[in-house]
Formats: sequence, C-alpha cells, structure tokens
Amino acid sequence: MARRGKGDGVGSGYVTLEQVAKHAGVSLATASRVINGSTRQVGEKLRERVTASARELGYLANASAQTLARNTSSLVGLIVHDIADPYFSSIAAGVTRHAEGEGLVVVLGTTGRAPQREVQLLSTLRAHRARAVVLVGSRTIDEESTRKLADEIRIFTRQGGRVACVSQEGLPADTVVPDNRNGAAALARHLIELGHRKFAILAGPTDLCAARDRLDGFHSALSSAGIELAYHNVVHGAFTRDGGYESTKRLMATGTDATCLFAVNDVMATGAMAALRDLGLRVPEDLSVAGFDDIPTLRDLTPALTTVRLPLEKMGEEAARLALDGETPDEPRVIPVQGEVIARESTAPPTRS
Amino acid sequence: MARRGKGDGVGSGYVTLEQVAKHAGVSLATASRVINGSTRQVGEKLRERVTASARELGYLANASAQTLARNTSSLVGLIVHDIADPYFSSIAAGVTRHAEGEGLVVVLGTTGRAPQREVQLLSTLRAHRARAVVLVGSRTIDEESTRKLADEIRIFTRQGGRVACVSQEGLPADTVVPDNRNGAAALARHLIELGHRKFAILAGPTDLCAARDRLDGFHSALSSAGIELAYHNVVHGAFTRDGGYESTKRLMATGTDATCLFAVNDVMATGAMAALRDLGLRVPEDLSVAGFDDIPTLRDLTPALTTVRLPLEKMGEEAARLALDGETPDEPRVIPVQGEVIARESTAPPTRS
DNA sequence: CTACATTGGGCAAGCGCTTTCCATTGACGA
DNA sequence: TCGTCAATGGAAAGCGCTTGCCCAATGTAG
Repeated sequence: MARRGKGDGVGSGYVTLEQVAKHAGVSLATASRVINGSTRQVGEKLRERVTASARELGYLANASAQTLARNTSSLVGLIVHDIADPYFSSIAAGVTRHAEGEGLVVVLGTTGRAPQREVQLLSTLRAHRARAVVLVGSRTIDEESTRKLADEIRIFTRQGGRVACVSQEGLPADTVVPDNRNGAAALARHLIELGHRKFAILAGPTDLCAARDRLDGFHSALSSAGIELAYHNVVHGAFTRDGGYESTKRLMATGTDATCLFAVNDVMATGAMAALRDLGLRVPEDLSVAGFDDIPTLRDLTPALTTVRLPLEKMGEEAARLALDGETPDEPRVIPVQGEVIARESTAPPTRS
Repeated sequence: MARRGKGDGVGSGYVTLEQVAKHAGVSLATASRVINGSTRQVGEKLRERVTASARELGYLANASAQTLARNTSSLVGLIVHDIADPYFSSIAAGVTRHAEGEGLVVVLGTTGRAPQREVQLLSTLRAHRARAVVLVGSRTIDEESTRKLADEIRIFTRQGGRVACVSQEGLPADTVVPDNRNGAAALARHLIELGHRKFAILAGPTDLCAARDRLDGFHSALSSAGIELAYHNVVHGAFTRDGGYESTKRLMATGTDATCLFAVNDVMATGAMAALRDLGLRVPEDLSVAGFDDIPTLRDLTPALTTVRLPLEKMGEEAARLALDGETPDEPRVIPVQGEVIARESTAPPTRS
C-alpha cells in the first residue's frame, strides 16, 4: 500500500536499517549483522562502513520490528499494588536496578490491589512479548483468583516468558518469600522477653496470606509461651496506613488491656502510631508498638519503630534475577528470606501488667 | 524463511489473527477490522463469527506487530531519578493512574540522577515508539546536558512522540512547574512571622535548579524583611535524606547561631531531624526545622514537619495529561503549581535570639 | 430499467527487522 | 590443477498486523 516511499529522504523522521545499508553500500542483511552483532561475522571494512553510516544518519533500531522478527523483547514487567507505598517502591527499586543493569526496560503495572488486574496486566505484558515479569504482593486466600492467575502465568510461561514473584506462594513461578511466620514468631518472643503478656494485633485483611501468616506466627509463639491472645484484641482492617489508623481507633475504643500492639506491616504500624498520638497515648510508655517489613521511612519516626527487617530492595533484585537468569527449572524455585527483629524505641517493658 | 509453518497448530503457543480469520472463515482484513474496531464496518454475522473464534482460540494481539504496522504504540515512558524516593514515587503514582486509566502501559526508567541516563532512556523509549514520555526531576545548571536532552526531546517530538516534564524549565516540552521561589518565600515569611531572624539552609546541590530556586526565593524573602543570611549558614549537600543528615552535622559543627533550619526538600529535612536527634537537640525547642514538598511520610514524623505542600500525585497526573491529550501547541505549555505553607510542630517561635 | 452511490469483503502491499539459504571467494592440501 | 572447506556477502522469506484499493452486491435516484 506504500504509505510512505521506501528509502526516501527524511520521511517522518525515522532512519531505517535499509537507509543505513544503502548509505553504506551493503545489503540489509549485512547491516543488520553489524548493528546487532549476530553470530555471523562481517568483514572489517564493511563493518566500519556500516557503523559509520549508522552514526552519521543517527540510526536507531525500531524496537517493535526487532521484537516481531526475533519474537522476544527487552521488556520486563513489574506488577505492584501501589507504587506510592514504600514497601512496593523499595522492591521496585531493586527490580529496576537489576533489570536496567541487564539493559532491559521495565514496564510498571499497578493493580490497586485488585486481583483481576494482575491477570489483565500479565496478559498485556504477554501481548508485548515481555521476556519476564516480576509479580509483587501477597496472594489472598481467594482460590478462584489464584487459579486464574496461575493459569495466566502458565500461558505466559508456555510462550517463553518467565515469571518470578515476591511474597507469593502456590503459584507456578519462582518466588522470593519472606518467612513471615518465623519472623513474626521471633518478634513475639522478643516482645515476651521484654515482659509483655497482653498483646493486641492489627491483623490486616482477613484474606491476605502474608497478613495471616504473620498473625499465625505471632500467635503460635504466644501459645508456645503459654500466652493467650484475646479475641477482641485482634482487629482486622486495610493493609495501609489509614487502615492501621482506623483499626487502632477501633481497638482502643474497646478499652483493650494490651500493653503491646503488633501491626502486621509497617505502614499499618505507622498509622497506629498516629492514632495513638491523636488519642493522647504515649509510645512506648502507654503502649508498645511493633511492625513488620522495615520500610526505609521507619527509622525517622519518633519513637523509631521496632520491626522485623526484610531486605526489600534485595528481594526485588533477587526476584528480577530469578526471572532473568535463563534457567527453566522443572520445579518452581523458592528463595526464602529471613526476617530480622530490629528492636527500636517503640517497644519497651510494660509499665502496667 | 519459514521458521515456523504458517497457520499450523499450536506452534509456540501463539494464536495469530490469521488463525482466527481461518477459523472464522473470513479474511485477515475482516478479522483485523472486527478485533480492533477500525473505521470500516463489518457485517453483524461475520463480526460475531470473528469474536467467537477469537474468544475460543484465546487470541491475544501481538503488540509489537501492531506497533510496527500502526507506527504507534500504547507505551508511555516515565523517567524518574529514584523510584524509592517518596517524592518520585508519589508523582509516579499520579502518572500511572492517569496512563492506566487511558489503557496505556507505563515504562519506568530510573536515572540515578545521571543526566546522560535521561537522554539514553528517552532514546530507548523512542526506539519503542512510546507515544509519550513524562520526565520528572529538576534540571541542573549544566547547559551541555540540558542541550543534549533538549535535542533528544526534539527528535522524539519530531517523530510524533509527546513529552511532558515535571519541575523542569527551559526544555522544549510541556511542563508542570512548582513555583519554588514563591513557595520558599511564603515559607520564609511564615517563619519570620513566628519570630525567627537567624536562618540556616540546607541548600542541596549547587547545580540543581529546583534547589537553587528555593534557596533564592527564601533568601529574597529574607532580604525583603531586612534579614541577613550568613554565608556559613548555607550548607550544600546531596538532595537526599543522607545528604540532609550529613549537611546538618556539618552545619551544627560550625556552631551556628540559627534558630530555624530550612531544608530545600523534605527528604533532606527528614535527614536533618535525624541528625539533630542524634546530636541531642530538640525540634523545635532548640531549632525549628522546615522542609519543602510535603511527601506523604512527613505527617508521621515527630514532630510533624512544617513544609510547603506540593500536590505531587496531582502533578504527575497533570503531566501525564499534558503528554497524552493529543494537543500539539506551538509553544510549550507551562502549568504552574503553587505551593502551600503547611505549618506543623517542627517550627515554633525561637526560644533564643 | 439504467446509472450511480454506498456498503462490506478480500487481496496484497507494506511496517522494519532477522535469519535461512545460497553464491562467491580465497586458502589449502592432495 | 582441482576439489574441499570455511568465511563472508546478499536475496528474500518471513514475523503478525494494518489498511489502501479493487470489486461484487446491494440500495437509490432519475
């Protein structure tokens, strides 16, 4: 249909390989081989002529044409719930660092915590022939959405893509998983050692696996120590700062007897601190507070928050590495990450029993 | 060369439009027109046959092939310095929100504050036929790198792409610019009103425009009020939390007489607070502290930080809108954003003169 | 009942690149 | 001198999609 003449002057501003080849007086094939460095050798003379022409004309390869011809792209997907959340942005920093180091391009998708968005984004990435995808964020216990996601992952994988997850289990993909249970348990033991016996927990959403595991781990460490966790001291709510704020308000309204509050993640703990401040309560004098994740902003809170440290950026890097290392293991690989209890000022021995 | 048979079974797992067309018993052209909804009409019967076949076969259009054929993609670039920095991640959230709302795909590039990376990323995005790019982060006064970037922007634009910036001026592209000067001046006036007369400033890098403008604005407001700013009270350093921390340590080592410290951005102010805490100084009793930007994490600091609020997420959205609204104004459009002084507890009347 | 739009379908020529074949060349041993 | 082989160049067939153009089948006006 000749929408544009072939090899004509400036055209719409694009310089094509054909123009470079013509300018260098070689065939398209030779030019291609020089520019992208194929397995085939090209003689010194021609090679130089081609590179010179390319530079002179300002040649820039058309990435979609290459993707189409090679049937593989330099795109790496990164799917997070909310890029403004420091938990995700830290992981994102790790992923981009690794991907950009490999000369790849990161495509960012945000789900807003809607499970079907994950599936949708994954298929968009498949349409773009992304070579790998890093999927960040915990699964919910909703089996249907997990199954749909697993199906989409399998399709993606069958078509030559690789998928790695952060903090997801039970998906047919390599995963970097924090040991939420043991981390929470270790934290619980630490807090018990401080002298706490009455705990309250901001447990996050009821259906979120990470939240449940942390609750479970914390709870079983308490049980092992012979400590009961009162039902009314476990409050569920959104996995966000505002969720933590609101949950804390609800908790305190019950007139809890707890001396220590564990929020299953740091942003919730941050919200909790704000709520307690608004209620005129002092941390840790009136109530100790601990979180989970060790997001970077945490160290600047006053009092600094006790938490379980996860190497977020490293986890992102590691996930990117899993997705890009070219291996295709029969079984999904699982890289466990241990949390480390970081004691800071927000927790102290209880002043009341 | 027939690397793969045409229209053969499952192949490498891809379903092509050709297979859909064959399955529906129509031509490739008709199938294409049904699937993407061209200007041309397709009869009810065929239309249904095609959609049914597409669904049945699980057809997913190959994005690179479409990009190649249409010579335009659904990619939107987003270039930031550091995605883990809350300033950038807030803006990024705004950009992705708008872009995803338009059905576009966001490509994230990080520069690590290296000017030549911006140029490099922009050309990568051009290679991908990104339809627009949002470029976030202040220019430096280095004219050479600004010129190179401007050149690359012009090439990008000439080839049909659109570019919008946040917080950059003097580039041939639409821009959302915070009024750094007036924001800083307003803050200065507020602080003067509180009673401060001796100021210290964490001025950030000497070559960064935003930092300079904020310093300038602050300084001229002081001058207008007849207040001198002592040379040794202006400390330069990195535009990061650690830069703020380190600058503050240096400042305090000089035995400054300032009663109020202005950090030209919030992450630096956060570092300053940490440094002061480590030095055993109280904020605001010993020293008032103020920042600029109003990043979300700020409200959780103790004391909460006085700052100049910028609607970061909105700015990101607005920039995305500028880049995607299809206009091609002759002159770059400039959307000014006013900062609003937010007085919080980190500033109080001075206790010493 | 003819002339003429109008509609909807299909053919096939691209988009810009990669890569398979094939042709040519020169080096080398027999 | 000739055949063999490795090295290197080029022609051309795709990759999967869009779309200009042609054409048959309708509807419409004269």
